[in-house]
Amino acid sequence: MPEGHTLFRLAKEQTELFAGRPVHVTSPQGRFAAGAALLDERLLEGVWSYGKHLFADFGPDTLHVHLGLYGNYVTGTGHPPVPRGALLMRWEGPGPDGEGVWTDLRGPTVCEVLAPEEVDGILGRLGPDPLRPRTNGALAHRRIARSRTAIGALLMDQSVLAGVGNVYRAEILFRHNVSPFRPGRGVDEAQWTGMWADLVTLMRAGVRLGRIVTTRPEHRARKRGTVQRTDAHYVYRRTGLPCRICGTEVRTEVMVGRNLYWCPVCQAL
DNA sequence: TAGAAATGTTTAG
DNA sequence: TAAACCTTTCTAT
Repeated sequence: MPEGHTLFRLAKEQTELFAGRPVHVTSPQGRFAAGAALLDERLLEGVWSYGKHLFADFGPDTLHVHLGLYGNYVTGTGHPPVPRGALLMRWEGPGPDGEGVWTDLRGPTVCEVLAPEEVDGILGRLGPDPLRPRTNGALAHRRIARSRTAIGALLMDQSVLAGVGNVYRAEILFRHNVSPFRPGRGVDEAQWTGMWADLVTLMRAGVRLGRIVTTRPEHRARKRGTVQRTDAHYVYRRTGLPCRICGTEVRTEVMVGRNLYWCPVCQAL
């Protein structure tokens, strides 16, 4: 689940449910016991995301969570379920209506309490996030334009661009007819401006829908109503299937340790 | 129903 | 480059 849109959504949800009130923080599994004890019953000011990172402000301390590949939150109202398995962290609060809300965190890569300067350190290593308001993609192009590295690799580099993962990488390249193997410096400013604007649109749609949908209605089997799972993407996870535009078989190859998908005709080098 | 693969990053070698 | 993290989703049987 977790590309930038997922974290943005979680931040909004957690702010609505828990912020402005004290939070009961526990670590049933025990591995986050010290951090939980530190934050327990403190006032949560707000939760925000940057790229794929999630930050919750508790006074001077900030809880930093990175879901990695497996991490997930499950949230509900009323009485929380009896803890089971590797439940790293649980939040319980009164909720906006006083009816009780809870959220369970399992399997994250990172769950730690940070001081302000440590938060700044993380932010300093991240490129612009298309989901953040008043953010300019030109900063990313500066890095891209002077790199010989393939654009398919640069898009996954969080210090170039924050929040884009394997699905958005494959889909944005397809939508702009750019080969993943083209060197960064072969992507001119006009082309990048278009890709950035498109990322903003697609990722905002991802926040709204709670999933990644990149196909235009005219390229789906079913043009109206809910988008079918099999219709949501142009190339991601469509190895061997015909390209929705030209019919050529979609190809796959590992690039920087991740499966890359592209149409060799629509995205010719 | 079981097994593989997965939207990601860090650490070890 | 590979392993670890250890949950969810997809696919094959």
